[in-house]
Amino acid sequence: MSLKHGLLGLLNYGSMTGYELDKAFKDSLSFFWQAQTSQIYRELNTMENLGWLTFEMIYQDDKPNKKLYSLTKEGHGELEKWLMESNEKEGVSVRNSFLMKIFFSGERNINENIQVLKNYRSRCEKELLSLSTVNGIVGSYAEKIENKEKVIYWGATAEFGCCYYEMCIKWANDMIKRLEDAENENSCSEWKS
Amino acid sequence: MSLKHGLLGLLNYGSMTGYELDKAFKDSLSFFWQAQTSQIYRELNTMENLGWLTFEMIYQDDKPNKKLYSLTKEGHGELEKWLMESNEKEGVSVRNSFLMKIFFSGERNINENIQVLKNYRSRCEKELLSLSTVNGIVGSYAEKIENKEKVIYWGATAEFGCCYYEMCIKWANDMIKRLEDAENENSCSEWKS
DNA sequence: TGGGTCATGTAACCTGTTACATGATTAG
DNA sequence: CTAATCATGTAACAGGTTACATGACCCA
Repeated sequence: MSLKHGLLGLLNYGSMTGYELDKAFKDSLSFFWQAQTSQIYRELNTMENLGWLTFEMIYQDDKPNKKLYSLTKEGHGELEKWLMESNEKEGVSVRNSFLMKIFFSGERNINENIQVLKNYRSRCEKELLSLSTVNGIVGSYAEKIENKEKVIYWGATAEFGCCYYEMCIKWANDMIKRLEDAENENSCSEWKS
Repeated sequence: MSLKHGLLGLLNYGSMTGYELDKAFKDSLSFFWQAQTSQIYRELNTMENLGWLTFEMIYQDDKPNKKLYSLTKEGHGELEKWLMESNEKEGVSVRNSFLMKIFFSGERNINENIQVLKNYRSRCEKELLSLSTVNGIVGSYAEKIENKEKVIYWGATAEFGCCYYEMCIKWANDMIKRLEDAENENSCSEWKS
């Protein structure tokens, strides 16, 4: 249930509308959790029904009306509870459909696989670049907040991201080299025979 | 739709029953994709309705009856199609609820966070160990298969796993050190004042 | 006699994805 | 004039999780 708890965490920084939450989520949490706008609105409804949130309707003339959500005591308790609990698999299991394709890549020829890996590498490089801009966003949020210690933890998650993509790029490079070598050996032996 | 395609990939190695597929899945693909037994049976049904699979009922006296599934031409085509296509986000997006907790860890005190990270580190070390046993399993499957090239790709995914957990452990170590330093500074200044 | 293997599932529920809808205002 | 921003959603579907059910055989 991480989307719900992500929203609780953001609302703990201050009351926000669904629209603002959606943006805050995408600015800060989307590196390690993705959510559609429609899903965020749905979850806010559910969470209000659970008693974790209340909202104040704000009527506007020039713009659409909006709902300003705030944490209830129950919502805050739920956030604390979630932060304290931990389960064996949390954060260690990987779900990666690209690796599944690699697993079955014996079906494709080596040159195709080299292309696939090069494409993967360049997409990782792009993500790595876009993560460096996250630091700027984190900074702009940090100004709005009293407790400056939070920035340590925000930075830690961004750093995880950088380490991750660097590792992916290194792995892809090693694989590309290995496949290129295998390809050369093949063509050599073909040429010899 | 990676579960379906994982099952297609396994059946491409040879016909199997649901029970055998479940075990093969857990032995080989579960590092990067997890699936419940019940989900596998459900997906096999769906895939049969899609015309990707056929099954032969095998009646047994001493043991429960079973269904031996095989790829159809359509199923094989679907596997090929999936292997060839690629989308921008595939393999680069991360979904990690542990990182979300870290993000909000400003709510907890430093000592609690150090414990959480140490626990995470030891769980990663356990995964890293269990991945080394995967190599053995891969070897035992490799014997049953004609095309020995496949082992390169199987090995590549296992290696990704090792690199990943090593990176996680290194990241956790760095974080633990940083928090311990912060904690010491805090108690020093408290002691001085 | 109790637990593991063999072999299949159903049902209910929760979570995530995709596509669509509305309609005003403002900036380039 | 067109695209983006503001602000909310609904509906349908796909995919994943949890709990439960059956029943025989085999090994310690």
